[in-house]
Amino acid sequence: MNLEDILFKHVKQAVKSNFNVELETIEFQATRKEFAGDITVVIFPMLRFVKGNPVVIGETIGNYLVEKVDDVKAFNVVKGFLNIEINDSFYLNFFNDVKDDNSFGFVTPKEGDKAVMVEYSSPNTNKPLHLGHIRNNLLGYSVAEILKASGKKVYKTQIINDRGIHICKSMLAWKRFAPNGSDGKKETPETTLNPELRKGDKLVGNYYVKFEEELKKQAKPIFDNYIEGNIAPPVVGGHIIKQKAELIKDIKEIIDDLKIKIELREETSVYLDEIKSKKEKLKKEIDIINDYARNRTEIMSEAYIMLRKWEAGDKETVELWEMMNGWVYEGFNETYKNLGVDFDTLYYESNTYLLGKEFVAEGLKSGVFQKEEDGSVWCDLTEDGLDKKIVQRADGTAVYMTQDIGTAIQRIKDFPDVGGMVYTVGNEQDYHFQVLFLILKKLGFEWAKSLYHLSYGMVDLPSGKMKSREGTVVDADDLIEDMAKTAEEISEELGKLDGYSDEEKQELYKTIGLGALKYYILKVDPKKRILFDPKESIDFQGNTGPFIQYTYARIQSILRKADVDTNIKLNADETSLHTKEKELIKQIQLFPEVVQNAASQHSPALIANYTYDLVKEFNSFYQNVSILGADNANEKTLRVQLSSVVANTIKNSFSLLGIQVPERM
RNA sequence: GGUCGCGUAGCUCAGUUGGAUAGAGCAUCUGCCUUCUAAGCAGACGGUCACAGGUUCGAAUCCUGUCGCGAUCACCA
Repeated sequence: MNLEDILFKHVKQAVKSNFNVELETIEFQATRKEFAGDITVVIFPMLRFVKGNPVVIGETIGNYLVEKVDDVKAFNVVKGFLNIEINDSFYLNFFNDVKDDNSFGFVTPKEGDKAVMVEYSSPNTNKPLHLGHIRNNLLGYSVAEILKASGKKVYKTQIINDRGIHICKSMLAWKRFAPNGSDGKKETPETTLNPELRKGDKLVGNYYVKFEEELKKQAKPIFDNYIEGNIAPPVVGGHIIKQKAELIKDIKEIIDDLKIKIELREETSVYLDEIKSKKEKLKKEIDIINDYARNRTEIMSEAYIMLRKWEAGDKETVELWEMMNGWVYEGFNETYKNLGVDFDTLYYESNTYLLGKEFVAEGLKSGVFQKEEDGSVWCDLTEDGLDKKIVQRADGTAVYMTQDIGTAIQRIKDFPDVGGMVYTVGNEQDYHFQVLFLILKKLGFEWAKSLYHLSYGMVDLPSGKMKSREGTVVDADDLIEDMAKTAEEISEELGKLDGYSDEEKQELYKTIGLGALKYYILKVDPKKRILFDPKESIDFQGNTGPFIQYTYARIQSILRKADVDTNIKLNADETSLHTKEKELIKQIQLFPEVVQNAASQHSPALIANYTYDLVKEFNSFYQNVSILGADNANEKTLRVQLSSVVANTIKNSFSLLGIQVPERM
């Protein structure tokens, strides 16, 4: 029974017998460091039921507790706060109970409980993984591990976006531009003469870039022709787009106006906003023209022809598609392995994109969906405060939403014990998932109420969004490697690894580098966006992964040297605790609750922050009291045991973040 | 423009269901390696919790409005 539960009963009784009031809730909080005490009862909320001076009420309850509760040693009242001091024996008893439990804080799933399916990664197969995918993978993996630790059965999965126009672009570019490899045939990851393309996803991504380059080249004259007025303007989105002459006139007007304002020394800030909005409109117009031009190119039409061939099952196209996707999977698997993430089951879009149509038909019958005159099917969500959403095209083909409806249902069919799902997808798709979940509810699926969109903020660079077209993406493999390299530099400088083989060292550098990267990303609340500056490398000091790993390694060093029997259970009534020792036990005590909170909030950040607090507490202990040089055998035993439990808790909580801990560093 | 999210120290972030004087790290400055690993510890400096109202005994936290940043509003995914 935890402390709050014990005190709850007694505080309640104290209030009842002294004031004749039945309290429903009592507010507890950890006592602030500057006051004496371990746990605090906040008196203010009681004042609604118990009339009187909060200090007097606090003292009355305090006296009652000291008299009736063994674990309560003393109390003091400050304003409306009743600070309670707890006997050391309470903490020692707790410690003795859990010190040998290697999975303290973790809950094993009960037989028959519903499982959770966690989806993450879900990349397109036309280019390598980048920093954005890293955040996605780390979050998804970690949340899956946290859910497991909280007592849920978990399936990790992803839906691989292996079909569509994007992969056709890579395929077409490879067919057209691939040079011959070492065997005289078109290059493959095995035969390529370019060492950077030996990883399959890199090679396929390379042709995606090649496609975009060619597309740009072909689109330019079309764009120019149009904007110069040589070709009749298209009507896009119901309005005729302005041509160059008009655009120039617009820009001139803006500039002239601004000049006048400056000459008149008028306040220009309001005016700047106006310019900004005009500029945005202009940019939009140009984008539309650009899209128009891109879709008129020969190479783009060719890509669409290829897509139609694929959909028709054309043998040659499908074979090429299978081959190139195969290269990508090999590359991805390498990255996943390096990153330390895994999956229990995989879904491929090429298998699922047609699913869902039968449920559209069913939804039509039950009135959840409506058919328009042109044959397209919609879901009207205006009553729920949302828009109308298309679920099937006029030509009867599936859209993204159709597919997601089908995939969700398919997953429950494949894994009947699944009672809920977590989708790890960026916050740009918030609306999509809001709609998807609502539709599934309307279709009447019981599990639809247990769907969760693990929405996370984008990883931005100082220059803004990562854009593959502009070459500003931070490649996942490169980043992982760079982190290990930084770890190596720092380790070499510190030179503490005598006796380690080169292999062991490399392994360690990887552990530390990845630890830094993973912690850096996971300690931030998922829904916040992350600004990543590639020029400023990730820290290895302070609130970082390596700092925590370092603490773990230091403890291991102590445990190697300590010659104490850790199985001994110290007599709780005959042992007194140093403040630092007590604080450490309190911190350990929190762990199970933190795991549960992290699970219910789907937040690895809570685990990261907890671990940091624990480690800070330990380091303070480590630096202020001597562990191996303790005054007597009992003290030494306790301190070594404490260190061991802290190390184990670090290891366990870091495992929830997918971070490994080193024996030395 | 509608909807959603975010706004806390120079920078990066914590801040549990509203509770005491808003906390860490980085950066800057002071001390501490003859003792268990200094990737550390102890301390200093640094705040109009975007702004304005409201609810409350009590608001960074809840409500309303304003401003700023981002996302989204496709028969794309």
